Amino acid sequence: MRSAEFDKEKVLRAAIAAFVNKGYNKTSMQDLKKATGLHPGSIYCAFENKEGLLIAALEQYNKDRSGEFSDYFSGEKTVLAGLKNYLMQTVTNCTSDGPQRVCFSQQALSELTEQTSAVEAVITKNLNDWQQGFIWVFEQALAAGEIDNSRTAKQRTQSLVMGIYGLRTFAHTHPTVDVLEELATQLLEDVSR
Amino acid sequence: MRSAEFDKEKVLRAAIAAFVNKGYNKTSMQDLKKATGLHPGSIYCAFENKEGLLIAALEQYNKDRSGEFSDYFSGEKTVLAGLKNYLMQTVTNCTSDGPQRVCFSQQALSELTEQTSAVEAVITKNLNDWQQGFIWVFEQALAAGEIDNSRTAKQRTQSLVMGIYGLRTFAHTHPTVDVLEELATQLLEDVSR
DNA sequence: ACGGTTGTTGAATGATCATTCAAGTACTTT
DNA sequence: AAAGTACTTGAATGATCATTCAACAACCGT
Repeated sequence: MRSAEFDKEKVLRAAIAAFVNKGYNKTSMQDLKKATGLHPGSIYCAFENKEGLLIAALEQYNKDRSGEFSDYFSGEKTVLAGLKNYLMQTVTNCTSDGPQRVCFSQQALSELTEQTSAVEAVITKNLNDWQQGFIWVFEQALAAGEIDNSRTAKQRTQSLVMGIYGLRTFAHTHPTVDVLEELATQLLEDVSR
Repeated sequence: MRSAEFDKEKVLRAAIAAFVNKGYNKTSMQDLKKATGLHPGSIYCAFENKEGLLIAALEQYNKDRSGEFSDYFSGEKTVLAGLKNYLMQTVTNCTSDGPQRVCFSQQALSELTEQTSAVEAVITKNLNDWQQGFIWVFEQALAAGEIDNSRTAKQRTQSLVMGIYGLRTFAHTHPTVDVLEELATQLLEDVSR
């Protein structure tokens, strides 16, 4: 046996950045080589092929985002304040220059409509995990009396998720931060009414 | 001079269908040849190159959608009823199998983030024209007393457009028609409240 | 320190891509 | 009907793509 060849997490995060910048289809192995520092042979040895790298990258992305999720809500007096945190951070991300301006899972969902079932499965898992987090959030808010039960936690979650998809797509048209913040605020109001 | 070589509108609609099916980047000239019935040389003669075809297709798409727009509102008692028409047709389109399941302009917006300024300009024009239609709709609704002036027509339009982006993205996760209809109904309520 | 094993390297491969163009075809004009 | 003009054809081109693999280098147990 030989020791650890490279930091897999770092490589995957670099791959995510590359994929997000150009989209999966436009990202060549040469782009990935430059981004990850790995030579083609190593990539194929570690991930089988380009699609395998995509799947591993999507899984890493899900792990990273899931780890952050509860941070937005801890230390807040109310659940809705945490949700506001989350949305404002989303606006900040959307208007930034870095790779975080795009949600990798959503980009993959939009771009890879007609892809292998393996890819579709990971995307679906990512988005389901994300939704599940919001369902939990709304259940907490309901228990705390911050919202009423005129709509179920799942219904509110679906509206919120749809709204965030829309917010991120809207951001592609280069609106001002003010407009995005207003839209995010309105969204928060609508899903918590 | 020789007579009309081919029906440009038909060719462009075929190209739109091809682009929408696989996305711009994954659509090869061979795909476009099959879809349009035109040989490579003819395509290059008529549209300069693949990007030129994309731009012409986006312009045709805008023309077609703009022509339909007022149909949703004519023959309706209220403006909001027309808007409901529009949203329900959107849900139907999203869940269909044909090329109309995807909005070509939105797909281009998502996929072609880092494209030529010429492409970006057409996409921006398409989406602005579309927004302008909704601004007019909300102004009519305001004049008719169907909505109040707690939010401007432009603010409502931005929320609506964001919502439709989200609805179409959400549709990629293959939800049931019922879920989409519920989301559309909620959206209508939120933007007209 | 040495042999064996495993990871790394990067040039080579064949497929596919957008694009071109010379030859062919059909229509219009005279 | 003949000649000219404009459009169509599809094989050829060079670039770029994902993928492979044989040579190489580094680490392990001994």
